[in-house]
Amino acid sequence: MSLTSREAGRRPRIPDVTIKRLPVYLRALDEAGERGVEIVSSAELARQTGFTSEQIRKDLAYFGAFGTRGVGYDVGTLADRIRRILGLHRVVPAALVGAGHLGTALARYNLTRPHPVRIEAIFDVAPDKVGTSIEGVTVEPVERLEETVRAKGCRLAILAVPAPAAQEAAQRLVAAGVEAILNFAPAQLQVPAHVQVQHIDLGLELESLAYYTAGERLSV
Amino acid sequence: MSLTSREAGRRPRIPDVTIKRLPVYLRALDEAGERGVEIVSSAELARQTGFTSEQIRKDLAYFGAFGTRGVGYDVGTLADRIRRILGLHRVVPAALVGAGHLGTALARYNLTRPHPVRIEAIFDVAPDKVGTSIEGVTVEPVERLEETVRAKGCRLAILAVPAPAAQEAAQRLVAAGVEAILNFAPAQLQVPAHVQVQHIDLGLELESLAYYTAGERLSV
DNA sequence: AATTGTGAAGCATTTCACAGCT
DNA sequence: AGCTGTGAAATGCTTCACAATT
Repeated sequence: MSLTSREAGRRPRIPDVTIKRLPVYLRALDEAGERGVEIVSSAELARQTGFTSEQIRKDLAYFGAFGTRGVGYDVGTLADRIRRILGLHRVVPAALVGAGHLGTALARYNLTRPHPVRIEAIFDVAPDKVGTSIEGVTVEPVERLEETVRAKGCRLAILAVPAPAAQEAAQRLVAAGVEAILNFAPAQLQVPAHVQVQHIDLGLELESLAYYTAGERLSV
Repeated sequence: MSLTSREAGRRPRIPDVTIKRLPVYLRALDEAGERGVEIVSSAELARQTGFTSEQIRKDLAYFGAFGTRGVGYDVGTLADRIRRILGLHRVVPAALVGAGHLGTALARYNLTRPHPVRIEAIFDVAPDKVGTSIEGVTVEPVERLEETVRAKGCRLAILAVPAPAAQEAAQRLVAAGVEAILNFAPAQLQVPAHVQVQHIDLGLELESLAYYTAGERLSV
């Protein structure tokens, strides 16, 4: 599971692990900015994020030289750069498929902390869900998926449907132009190579964590 | 983010990535078993899980030689072995802190597919939540956390509280004997080295996925 | 004096390739 | 004849260490 790095290389081929750390740096920078800090060193960012300062400098170096030697990084400038790299300088419309407990929680979570990724379309099969509104977004029947996803320009989607429904939903999302999927369904998705899938499977997470609680473990 | 591999080495030091793949193998084996399959090859498991057959054989080899050359793996035996390695051959009691939307979704999810990891204690600060019941488990006030976690022997916990409450909750869980935490709060937890933390941050996931939707991305 | 940016070294994980069993 | 188990090679990522720069 986890990010499947595609062969189809982006520019200089940036590791997926680097991409996953950028939002952490961004959050740290925003927090520093809110505290009125204007310049940070990689050492300071390291303290805030838990990564090493070398790693932070290496990650940033993939995209250019943003700092000033002997000084550090300008908080606002670096935050802007990272935001642009991630495409978060503008609103990112996202679609949510599945308005069950988890889907609803995700939609609400999204609202809680202001976020450039906005859930602007929600779909469900259940007739009693369709037409209701979650945080201001009306739940539509899945029949309208392609049309609405295309119309709203969603290229990112969250999949929170039961496992048996996951593959079909993924296919339809991809057909409608989605390029990245956050999948909560306990199912392996078959998608074209250009589509990035991040799989979060609560069952798998709990099962692997159980290993670390098993204590004195003698030879199997 | 992600699993922090501890220096404090377990036996021959097994990579965290391997531990994270074991539940995937287990699920594939269980599915094969339900289909009546009795013997599988690593190539067959590879097809089902999306990993390579070499990787599967290497992962399993960390724990012993479970297969038969020229034949493959006995589905039932291998599943049992993996279950034991992960500690899933018995019920694993888990505690859930935070009975908000997400926490409730997690508790319900847990019930949906029968699972050795069982949420047996739920805590919340909100007085209107305390005393209610989620899937048969009564929500208790956080004041009772240490006592109940200890009494039920929970060594695994799920944290679904707001960020500002996360660190204190983690500390109390650890003090009560918890050794592994699945953390959904957007906060970095400070825990002793022997405690394994898996951090799932929906905001960070969406932000990193946004990168892959940004399309033609010229030099930053 | 401090801190970035970066080649080179060091590790960790994956893939290769094949000897060893059944 | 087929498939596992595993050293060795390859790859990918992190850490080191220091020259470059302010």
